[in-house]
Amino acid sequence: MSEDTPEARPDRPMREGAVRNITDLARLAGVSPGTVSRALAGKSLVNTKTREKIESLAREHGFRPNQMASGLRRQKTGVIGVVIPLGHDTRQQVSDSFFMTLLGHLADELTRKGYDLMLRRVVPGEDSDWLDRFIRSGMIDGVIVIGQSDQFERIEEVADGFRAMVVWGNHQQGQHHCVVGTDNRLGGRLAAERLIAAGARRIAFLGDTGPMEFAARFAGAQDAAARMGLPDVLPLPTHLSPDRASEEIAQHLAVHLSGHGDAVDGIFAATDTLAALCLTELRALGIAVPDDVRLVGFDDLPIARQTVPPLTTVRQDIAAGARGLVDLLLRRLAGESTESLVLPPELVVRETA
Amino acid sequence: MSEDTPEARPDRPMREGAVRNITDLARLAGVSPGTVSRALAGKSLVNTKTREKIESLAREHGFRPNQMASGLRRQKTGVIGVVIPLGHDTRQQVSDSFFMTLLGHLADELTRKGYDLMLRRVVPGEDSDWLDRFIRSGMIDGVIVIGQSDQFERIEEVADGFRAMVVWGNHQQGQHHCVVGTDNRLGGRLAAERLIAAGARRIAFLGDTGPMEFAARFAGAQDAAARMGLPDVLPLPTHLSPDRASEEIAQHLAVHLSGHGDAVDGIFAATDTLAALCLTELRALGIAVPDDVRLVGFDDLPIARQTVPPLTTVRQDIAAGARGLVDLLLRRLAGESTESLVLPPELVVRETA
DNA sequence: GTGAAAGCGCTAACAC
DNA sequence: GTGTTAGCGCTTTCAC
Repeated sequence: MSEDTPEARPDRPMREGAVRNITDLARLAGVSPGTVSRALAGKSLVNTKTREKIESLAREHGFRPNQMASGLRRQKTGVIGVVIPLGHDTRQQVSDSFFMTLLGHLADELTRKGYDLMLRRVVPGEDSDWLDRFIRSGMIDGVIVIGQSDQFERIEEVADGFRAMVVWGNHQQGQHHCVVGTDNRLGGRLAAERLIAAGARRIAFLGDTGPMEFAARFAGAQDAAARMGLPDVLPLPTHLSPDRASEEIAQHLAVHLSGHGDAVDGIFAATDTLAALCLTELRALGIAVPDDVRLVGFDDLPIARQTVPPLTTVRQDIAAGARGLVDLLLRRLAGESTESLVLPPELVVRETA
Repeated sequence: MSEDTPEARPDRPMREGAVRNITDLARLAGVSPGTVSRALAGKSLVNTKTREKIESLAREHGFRPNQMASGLRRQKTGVIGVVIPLGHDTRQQVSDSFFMTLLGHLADELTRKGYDLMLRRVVPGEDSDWLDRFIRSGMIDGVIVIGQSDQFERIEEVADGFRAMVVWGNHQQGQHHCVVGTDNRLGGRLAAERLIAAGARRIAFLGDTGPMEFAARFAGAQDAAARMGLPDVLPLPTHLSPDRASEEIAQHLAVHLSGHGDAVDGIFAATDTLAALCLTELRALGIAVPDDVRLVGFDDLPIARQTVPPLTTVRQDIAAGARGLVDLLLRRLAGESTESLVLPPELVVRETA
């Protein structure tokens, strides 16, 4: 792993005298390892002259202190774990645009704060110990959980004994873990209200109602329907992976849009991805949107602007979510106790409702 | 932090199950730390009885060996770095669907092989040292670079002194770094040939030709055009972020599709994302696809199936790419020297050409 | 302002 | 099979 052939780099300023650690550098600089450590860490108690010498030597030899050793000694790693539990729908959750976009913003935000990001995807079913294992690995200072999936209970358990955790997801009355997320119930209400305002009377919810976030969206839609004296919102369960979802959607549409008395005339899709798929199926069936059926999505992903017609949806502010997650986690790391952060959803009216 | 009160240990044998390290556990099990280490590492030289006792004790106390300490000692971390250089287009590259999907597959694949994934996004312009810094951080055993961006030279430099690196990108005659990627030039040729077969005579390439991958796609299209005796492929540069790209596309279309003599009648978009955007703009202008203009994308992302009409495109096998990256990297870690892996693109004909 | 020394938690010789 | 010991590379008192 180290130098395969010692004399392979004759033209480089580091022959076999490679600087492998702080002690090597100390020898070169004629000081003690302690001083090098202090200089490179930017501590104040080092002579400017000495520091400059050490820094230039380090640069010249491309030397950087080993973060593992440093981490071990200081009992902190400078790494934040980000874990995506693939609870309810093993496959596609992963490349799910929403989570991936959130991940991108998290990476930016953590970098800005000087932390590295360790990514782990886990399948809770196969491994009930997923969260503990990560936390106790000794590799991370704290953890951000992206999505509660169906693991609410397990997360709650862990939260009691471990402060350095923040979760993206839905907020529930009296829960123990610190969560950042959109007010899904309100979002669901906004969506349904829009469908109703656009003329829908028989509303369906497209998507799995198992995960907390989705359940809350469903409940919000139900609130709105009830308040208007409309029939209950009809759940149309699907998986998240495009292939299966498309099939399932086609079947649902065949059953519930056949034009008889209580046909569905408004669909609230749990995510924009599902909504886009639904739009494709509706088009295949020759059903006009929004004339025959109104459709509202959730997330406001880029795709929402590109469907035909463009999708009316409920926006989640992903960037703000990422900032919130990181901010709260760092404050917890610093010993503060923090409240959960609930972000307001925003209805974006385009052309499907 | 370190308790210099010697009797701190004997006085509190183990309250609240605080097993902090292998030594604590050893005391509990009545064996030496070395034995615990061996037992937990699954080495063969431990009495079955002893091993079981240690394992059950570890489970009971939720103890896991500290990976940083272990890593430090063994001089390997079990972590692979994944770095996304944001060279040419700082912003949207990130949440670019293609890279994010690749990242998801990488995460799966590395997990299967027992490695953790450390993610870093870097802006090379701000920090010329980005790759060295990561490699020498001591936190990773090897690195996968996602996309050469405009950093080909820098990657080449580093590759000479560091074996444990594999790069996603374009393969170039005689390059030093090990690369996995689609044959972009061939892909470009396939795209252009399809446009021509569909009746196009004046072909444009939509996208920045700076990054290597894109340059190769452009070159491939050019090959095809030249071979058929058609005029040179017209480059229509854009950024990658949807907002700017949409604007730029609109301008390009205004100039080159005005219907006069040499109007463009075939567009090869550097990515599906760009193609989808382009389709939206074409629709807005009332230009029929594929009748007035033929369009081919690249990647075969999920969105390609959902555009209206569905997008003809060139598929990259992302999962195979991820497997290849991981496989090659692990083989290099094991000391093998490896060839680059060039994957075949596949034309997927749908309805835009 | 700098050096010496004691570990952080773990593993791998080397004994026995 | 198991205990003992010597570090991995770094930081941080504590002296001076």
